Amino acid sequence: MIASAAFQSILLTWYDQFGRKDLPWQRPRTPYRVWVSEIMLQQTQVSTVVPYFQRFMAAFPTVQVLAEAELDQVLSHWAGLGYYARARNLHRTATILVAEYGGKIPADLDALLRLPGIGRSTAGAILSLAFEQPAPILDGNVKRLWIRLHGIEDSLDTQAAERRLWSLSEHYLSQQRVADYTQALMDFGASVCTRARPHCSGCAFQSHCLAWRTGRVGMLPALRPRRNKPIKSSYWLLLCDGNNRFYLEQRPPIGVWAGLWAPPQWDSREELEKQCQNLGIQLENLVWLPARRHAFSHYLLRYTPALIKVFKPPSALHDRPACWLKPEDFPQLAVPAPVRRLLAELT
DNA sequence: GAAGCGTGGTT
DNA sequence: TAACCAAGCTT
Repeated sequence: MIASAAFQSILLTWYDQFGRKDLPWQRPRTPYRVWVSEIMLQQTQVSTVVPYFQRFMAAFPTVQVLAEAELDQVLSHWAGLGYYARARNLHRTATILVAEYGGKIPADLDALLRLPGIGRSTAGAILSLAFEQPAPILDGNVKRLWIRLHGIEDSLDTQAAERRLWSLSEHYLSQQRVADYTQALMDFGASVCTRARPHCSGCAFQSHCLAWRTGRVGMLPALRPRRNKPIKSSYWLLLCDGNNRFYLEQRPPIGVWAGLWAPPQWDSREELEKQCQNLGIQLENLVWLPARRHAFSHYLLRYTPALIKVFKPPSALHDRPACWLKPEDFPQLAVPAPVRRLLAELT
């Protein structure tokens, strides 16, 4: 297998020529910007993150501003990005940083790992990118690279594979040009050792790559075991008033879209219609729209909207905060992507 | 330790 | 189109 020093040297040479050096969080590359970008980039592609990062930095330019902001405001800037626990953890961590670390991000592995939302890989990225401290990362890009380079057949899900991959990240870790090395690893995985159609011809590691030498590049990484997603149904009541405003409730603090704003929802048509009758809404004015689908990471949602125009706002449908909002005002509020799309289409 | 947690791009 | 998965972490 390729020696660690040779690997680093080849990778850094590749990075100097082809690596990304002007992503928004790289200019300027401050610890705060690195931290926020790393959280946003968890399970999320670079092109998706860029505009969110720009808006987030404009709204919350420092740890202090973020710590003093309302959670609702932070969530509204996260709306559409998904995995909203990340935004809640970001806000919580900002308050911890101000209270316990003088508003600075600590350059210490154990301290970082104690902060909400920062795991081993994110801590490694922050240490290396922001502080030039040698620390391993293991994201999707790096896993794929190690798996191909070493011809690892194990399913990614197993703990044994996870341990082996981390040990490879430690084995190849560079002590020089630490930030460039970490960035290079991710860039290489994202642009050369890609999941589909990797660019093996011209790859500097081709002669060292076990997957290439054994003709298994297309088979690695191995497919994850298939898991059938359950299908859930829900029925959404779209109350629209004379001013084209929609009735939105804040969702409970636990579960999908926790703390975000969405129309009242029930598990069955009957429950929705019963609630409408209780509120004195004329069912004959209710228009059922075609069902739509939305894929969550762990289940498939089939949702059916029911639209009705009302002139007098009903009393609260659930025991939750609620408001009336025009779709053009959605940016002020944390509205999940499918809700935003649906209501925008109706106006 | 396994399940929960979003969304958009890609094939 | 349906499935896969991306700069993972928390409970």
